[in-house]
Amino acid sequence: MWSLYNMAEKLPPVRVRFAPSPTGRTHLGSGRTALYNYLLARQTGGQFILRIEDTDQKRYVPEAEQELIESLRWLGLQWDEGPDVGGPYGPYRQSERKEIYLEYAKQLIARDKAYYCFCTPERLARLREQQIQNKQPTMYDGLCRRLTPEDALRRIKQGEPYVIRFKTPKEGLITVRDYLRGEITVENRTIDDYILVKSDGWAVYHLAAMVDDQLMRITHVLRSSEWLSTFPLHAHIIRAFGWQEPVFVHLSVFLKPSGKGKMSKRDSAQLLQDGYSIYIKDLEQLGYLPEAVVNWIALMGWSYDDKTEFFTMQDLIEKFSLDHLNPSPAAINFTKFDHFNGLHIRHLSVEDLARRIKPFLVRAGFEVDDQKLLQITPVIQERLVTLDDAVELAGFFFREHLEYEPTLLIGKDMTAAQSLKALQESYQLLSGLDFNDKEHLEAALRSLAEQMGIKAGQLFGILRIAVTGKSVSPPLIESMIILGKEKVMEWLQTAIKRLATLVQANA
RNA sequence: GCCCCCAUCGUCUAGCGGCCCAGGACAUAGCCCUCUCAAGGCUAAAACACGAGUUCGAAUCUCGUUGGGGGCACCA
Repeated sequence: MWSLYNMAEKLPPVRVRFAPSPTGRTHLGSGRTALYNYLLARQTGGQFILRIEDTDQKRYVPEAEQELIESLRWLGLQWDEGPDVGGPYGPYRQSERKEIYLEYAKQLIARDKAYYCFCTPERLARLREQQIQNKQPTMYDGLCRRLTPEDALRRIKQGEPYVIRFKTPKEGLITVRDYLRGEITVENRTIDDYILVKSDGWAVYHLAAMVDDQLMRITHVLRSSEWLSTFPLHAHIIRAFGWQEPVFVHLSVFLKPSGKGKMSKRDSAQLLQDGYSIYIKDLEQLGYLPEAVVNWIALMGWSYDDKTEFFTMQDLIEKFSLDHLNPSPAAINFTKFDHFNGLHIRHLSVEDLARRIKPFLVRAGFEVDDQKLLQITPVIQERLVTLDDAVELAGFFFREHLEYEPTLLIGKDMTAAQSLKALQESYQLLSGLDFNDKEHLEAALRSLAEQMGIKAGQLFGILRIAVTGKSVSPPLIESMIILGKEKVMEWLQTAIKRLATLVQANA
């Protein structure tokens, strides 16, 4: 792999594409493939193309394309050419290119590189069954390969259904080059006579993608490594046309967190229970930042050096390189995702973060005042892992009443009566203080604790429950200032009543 | 079953023949800071799958074994 090294230090402008099929939801693996393509295009000043591979009408899911576009845009990827933005090499939806593929398939037949096949699905099923029984590889047996062109044409005229198959050489070897793995050589006899055009007249991936990549002047193909096994076939098809092959880069697959296999539907459901999802569209709702998603997936299969891990999209555009791609499969690590999300949340400006938190607060039913939110945001910023944590962490700022277990008002290593006294003394003290001076407020409360012979932590703990309703909260003094004197005094009063009731009941 | 790919701490990874009794990050544990929780700082534990070669020297090159992953459709 020596010779491959340092090759891409400065690449000329590339034309790359992301070519998904709208058959399901857009997940992290697709997101990463799209991202790497995008990065390479931006870095080299080339073009990033979105192409919809919808040649299979049976599996077509109408909502899938919309979700795909929304997911990619949310991540911050823009394409230069695509079904929605047009471009000089369109159309960019394969369902609008049916005739093109047919034309190229016929060209292959004319060159004796493909042939018509009239075998019925039933015969093929029987054949496969037999081969499995005999422990042979399941491949087409080449029956129609031996048909003369005249015979084939006659049968077509008679209205017999047919497919077009690739005439794979049956002897010799083929060597293909994957950018990450180097040369891969396989025996031609292990490559099937794959169907290029189905009986309904639609091309399958193997033909359509190769034709489009050629016609759209694609220079680099970054695709999932599940294509590795049909890669030699693809090279055969390209060479049969006499075209030049683009650079192929097969990206490693994502494994489930355990590292045991790909994500299944069941795994995805379980994941959602834990507040995670492999579907990009879900991540926004779950409180994740697109910046964090991009940073995280970029680093699954690619690395910059032995220490740098924080990357913005701009950083990635500058630093991404094909040479540091890792060919081995990677287990998805959501814990690290949380880490990146926190990192990017802390990296945001207060205004930006406030703007992103707001929808979560509103959805929780709070009436959110922007000025107040701007005050709250800094005290919760470094405590957020996901944006929706704001509801739990800052909810008390927006509530009219606090609900909590009155016994929580009893300070650590203190009696209920002592705690009640602390609350009452605090009320007295605070009622005479100005809530604008943080230092003074804190100093006053600390000296109160000292006078009462308790630790500041004990007093703060009691007050924390009284004014936030929780034992875990943003810093107490700041919280009180944001709440405002009026509300703090009211809630202290409430707390005193609640604790007094408790003390009386125990007496 | 057949074909292909991959193999460094639990996980993501650095490593491109001597810089490595293997570096970083997440997670874990401890300590510091501290009004709680975080954030931050410090420390600890934690890996070259195994076996043969090649070489003065191998995590790095070769072969084999084992393990893992992907594919074997008129899906993409």
